[in-house]
Amino acid sequence: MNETQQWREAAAQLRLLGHPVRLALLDELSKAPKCVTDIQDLLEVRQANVSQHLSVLRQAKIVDYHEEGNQRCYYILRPELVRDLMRLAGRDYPARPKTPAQVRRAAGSRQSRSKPQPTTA
Amino acid sequence: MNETQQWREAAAQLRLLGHPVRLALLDELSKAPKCVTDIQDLLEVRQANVSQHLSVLRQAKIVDYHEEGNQRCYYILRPELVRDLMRLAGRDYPARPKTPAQVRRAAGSRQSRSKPQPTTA
DNA sequence: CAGTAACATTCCAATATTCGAATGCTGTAA
DNA sequence: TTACAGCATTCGAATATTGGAATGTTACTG
Repeated sequence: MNETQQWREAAAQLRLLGHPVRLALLDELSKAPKCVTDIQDLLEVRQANVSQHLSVLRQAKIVDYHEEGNQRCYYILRPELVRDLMRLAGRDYPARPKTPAQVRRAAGSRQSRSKPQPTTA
Repeated sequence: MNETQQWREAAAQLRLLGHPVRLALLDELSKAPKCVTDIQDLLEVRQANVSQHLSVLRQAKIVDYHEEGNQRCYYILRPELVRDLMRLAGRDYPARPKTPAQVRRAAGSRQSRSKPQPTTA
């Protein structure tokens, strides 16, 4: 599998996770497993929509559930992933501006046009 | 600022980052600052498109650049963010299936319908 | 000055995502 | 069986994202 494909998949994962309701959902499930109507009440989202989001997360193997009589008890299937995700989302990463000189030094002797690579090469 | 807004912003960030070209771009810039045509050659993406993606990343304060005569030398403005992002993207998080009993225990005494919250409440 | 390399931006059509509405299914209670 | 709670799924319209094509700007070179 080439790099491009790796990036594709990683990007798809990130897009999956990049939805406010999905994040809130994962946050709630991180605290404890819950069924759909629990979530429906906690976040203010319609039942069908909660189901839709859970379905997406389940297909992505991020959550799973067990049937508990009438209801389905959803839980986080990959806790470490969600933990790291939440850290990333929660943390405030500072900007580290570089001076032109610093950028120049870090660039090494790259920079320059050589062969006009015909896209397919 | 309420939780909802926090999730909104975090989600927007994740969606920003959830694009294969943008990830590849950040990966390349992680190694060393580069100008647009360098990137255009490394990844096989048209110049205008590279510029478009860089523009998005710049507005999100994830990269910045310095003008170097003719060209613009882009660099990562928030290295820690990109580092953590790459780890998240690269790492393989294992599934941790739970048994029904485990889920039940973890659920505490949640589960149950009480007030049919009229969406707007 | 003209020519060109490096880069940005605007416009737009194709594609993808999102969510409400409607409907279906399965347990459970009466 | 009927009724209802809990949940999923399908459809469709609104919205957002994407990337090519065209074009503009700003060095630099001669």
